[in-house]
Amino acid sequence: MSNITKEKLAAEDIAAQLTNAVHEHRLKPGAKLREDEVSDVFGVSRTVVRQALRALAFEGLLTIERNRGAFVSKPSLKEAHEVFQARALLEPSTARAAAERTTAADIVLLERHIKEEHEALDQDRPGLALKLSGDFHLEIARIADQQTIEQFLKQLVSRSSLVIALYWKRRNALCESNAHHALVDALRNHDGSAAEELMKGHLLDIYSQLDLREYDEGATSLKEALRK
Amino acid sequence: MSNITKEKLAAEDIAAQLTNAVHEHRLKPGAKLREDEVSDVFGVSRTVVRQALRALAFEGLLTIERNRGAFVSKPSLKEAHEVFQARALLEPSTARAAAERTTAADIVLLERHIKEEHEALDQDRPGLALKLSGDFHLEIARIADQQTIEQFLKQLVSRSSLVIALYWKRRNALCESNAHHALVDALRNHDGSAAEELMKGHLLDIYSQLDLREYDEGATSLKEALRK
DNA sequence: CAGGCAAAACTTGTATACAATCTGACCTCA
DNA sequence: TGAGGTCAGATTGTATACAAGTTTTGCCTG
Repeated sequence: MSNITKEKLAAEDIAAQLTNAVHEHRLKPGAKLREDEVSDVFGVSRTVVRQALRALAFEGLLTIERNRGAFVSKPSLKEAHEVFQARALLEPSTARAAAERTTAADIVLLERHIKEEHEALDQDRPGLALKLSGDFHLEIARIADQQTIEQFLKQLVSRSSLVIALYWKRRNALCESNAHHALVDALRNHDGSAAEELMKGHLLDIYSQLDLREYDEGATSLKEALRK
Repeated sequence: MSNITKEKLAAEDIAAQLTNAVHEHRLKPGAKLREDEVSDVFGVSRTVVRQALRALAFEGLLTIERNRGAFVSKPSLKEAHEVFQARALLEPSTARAAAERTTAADIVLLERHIKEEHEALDQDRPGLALKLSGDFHLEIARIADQQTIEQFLKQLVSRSSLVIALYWKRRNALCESNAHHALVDALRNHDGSAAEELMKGHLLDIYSQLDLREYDEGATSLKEALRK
């Protein structure tokens, strides 16, 4: 979170840097963010910091407790389920829509994105790889030209990052199957059905690598949501 | 937006009152909300007002232009489509999930809700009726016990209200079919499939009463999204 | 009279001072 | 010893003063 430049940072910039830190798991769930500590680091007044913190709280990344401060959120098991259920509703259709609109330029961008993910893994920076992986999903919503859904997905990806920090089964053996590669292939071929199915499978794959067993309410399961 | 009490209002309360005003179309798309005007009305400092305005901007109800101020949002045709596409993805599944969990108390509550809607129409208060109609949809997400989706839906219902203010075909002939009644019946019978189908139909019904014809991009249509 | 420039009036953005609340250490007393 | 209470320090919440930017007004010029 280096900040050498004297340029005056806006709330937006601060929010972005904090978001990166959380996505890369440099800031862990439960961590407290004191206002004047943050304002010292970024060289702005608390007014601006508070704007940033409140924006991130709205996205679900932080939780603000009145008179107590801002903390990196710790999603409950229920929230973890809800996040992936919501993603299961939004992302497959979005991938299908994206397939119809994908351009050559998009493919180049996505492939560069995947390359960066692999590089991050090679350099043993799993936090960065995870963040890039999340961005990949947002990129698909962008290609689908669905800004409303993209905005929701941004929040869901953020929360997913927290869920993974808390509930990932085996911290070492990091995922990154070739799921993203397969998705890019489907998009290149404008094969909406394939993209939709691959996205369903990919989400289910991530979901199944989470340790959410304790949670056993009769609630609708994700598998059920993705079955059809 | 009367405010006689001297009780000190929180940003949250102010946001709620402004939200009501917009939902009931007392504040129309494009209207400007000056900070010290609002702070005078509610008797708090601009600091608190700014919190409320920023929160509403995050929900999409207001649009804040830097150094210019906060305005009630005017969703474009594209945004209008996106809002209903997102609702089409989220609400039918949610209605299905709700059907499995609906209790007798929920039914009582929903029926009272519908009664209030009709009363509002009888009293010639279409704005209030519209607001209540939106709340009905949120109530279903609450019954489904899906807080994440409920939160998204809250934003979508808000934006729908703006879309209706801008694009409703015939201002007079107000809707309110018996769609909500039929939904309550399905919920009472724990008939998830019926609830899902009714919700699809209901959304399509609202959508078809909007005048969104100018918008004719090759984008995925809502009808297509609901077809299957 | 139209166009454009300039200054004044107004509105929002940021910093800071002060108030309210929470936290934790220390002390007292059963 | 430990339960409870009180006070000091630290942290967040709110109001306000000032800075920066935008809009309006009105004057001047062609």
